[in-house]
Amino acid sequence: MLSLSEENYLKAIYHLSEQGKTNVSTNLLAEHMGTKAASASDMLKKLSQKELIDYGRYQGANVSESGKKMALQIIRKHRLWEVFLVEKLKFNWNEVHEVAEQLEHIKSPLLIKRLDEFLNFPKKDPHGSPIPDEHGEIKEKPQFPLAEKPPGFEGLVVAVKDPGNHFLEYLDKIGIYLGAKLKIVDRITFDGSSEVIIDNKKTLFLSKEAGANILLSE
Amino acid sequence: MLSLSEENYLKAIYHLSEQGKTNVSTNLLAEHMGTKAASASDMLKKLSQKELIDYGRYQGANVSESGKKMALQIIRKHRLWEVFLVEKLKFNWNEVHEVAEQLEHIKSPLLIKRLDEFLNFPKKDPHGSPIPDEHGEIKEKPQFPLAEKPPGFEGLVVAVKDPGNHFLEYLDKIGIYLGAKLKIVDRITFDGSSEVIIDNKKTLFLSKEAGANILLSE
DNA sequence: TTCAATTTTTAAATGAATCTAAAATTATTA
DNA sequence: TAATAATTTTAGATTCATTTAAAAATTGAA
Repeated sequence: MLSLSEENYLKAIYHLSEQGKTNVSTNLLAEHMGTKAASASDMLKKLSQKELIDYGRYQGANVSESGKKMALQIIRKHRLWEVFLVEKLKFNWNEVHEVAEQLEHIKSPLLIKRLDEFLNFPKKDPHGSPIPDEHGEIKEKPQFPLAEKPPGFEGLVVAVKDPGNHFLEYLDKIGIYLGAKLKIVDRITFDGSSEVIIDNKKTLFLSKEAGANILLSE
Repeated sequence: MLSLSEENYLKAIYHLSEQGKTNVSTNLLAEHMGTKAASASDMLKKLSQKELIDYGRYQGANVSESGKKMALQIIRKHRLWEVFLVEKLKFNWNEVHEVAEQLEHIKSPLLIKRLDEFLNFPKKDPHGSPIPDEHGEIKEKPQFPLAEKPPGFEGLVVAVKDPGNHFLEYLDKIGIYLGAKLKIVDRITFDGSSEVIIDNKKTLFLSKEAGANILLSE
């Protein structure tokens, strides 16, 4: 059984790996966790001993098969709770993260099984991220950052890459939501920003950064 | 902000006080918590420093006003989660305790406010115990242990005093549930057991111990 | 390709929460 | 009421997650 800290570090390593990073570094991990390199280094040793990560001194870490499975179970719980908070308790999609960070550590397989049933087996969390099944499997359609698609491309807003940093409040404010139909009208060479139309109605200009953080699928 | 341990010890002191015990002793507390007297003694000092209990060396502890308020908030959360588990997630009333022990420590006032709304402001948990309101107020009708009422008394089963030790499974097995109508037919002098009739139908014999653990109201 | 900068690890401390063992206090009973 | 028993506290260790500071390893740049 993993401790709270072990679960959080393991999840962080998994998320950082998913973001392309291979061999997650001690410093990056520490930064992500809001701790110091020494703490991260200790934890890497511990997780390595439990064979949840592949790690060698000075070489960075990658989740092992069993570590990945464990991380995905925590993520599954996190995302199911987020669905619960939004759909049943009327939380806004930008209010759920911290509470779900706590709820994801509750230990009870029956609870998660029943919660999943109660929510009618959702496949996506409120930010559009896929919910792994009880075996850690994720199935989803290919998704592309808006910024990588050319003018003329039309698709649905299916997720945001990183929901942090008040990005969701910003989307709320400008009227972008999950499931919105979005057409790319133009790409501004000057700054990489995009002109888009939402639901065939409203024209918006999105910065390069915003475009990189909004995921579309056809 | 209290730590997990502090919350659990405080709750235990409150519960023991409620059970008549005044000046909760170090040993009793340790036993209740599954720890050793030395640990309980340390914690008493800490809670006393935070003025959540009144405590003097060798004199036992009682919750202070602010400690009581805090304990009741934890109990409120525990019981609301129990209602959720039974009413929404179809848990049996004997399966909820351990999960609620974890859920009660989630820190989010908004979560509890919304959960309370979602459950339609329940007044009792699945074992019939009253749910304190957001100010820590408890309102309920007087309740009596079955064993203290004489033959002839009729009332409703409204709660169990201590849901531990497989008592709930036992009640399920013999057909006693919350809200059942119960009439005391006879008291057996020999062993203090009671002959009762449930819902004007089924006759049962309950041990002295069972009778002390079942609470009735008129 | 060597040496300086950066990153990572190790070592030594700290604060919780726990334990065992011993000392102090209170309670009991002969 | 004085000795013994029981309870409670203190003292000293242990484990976990963290820190700071110093040492070791890696990287990269002149």
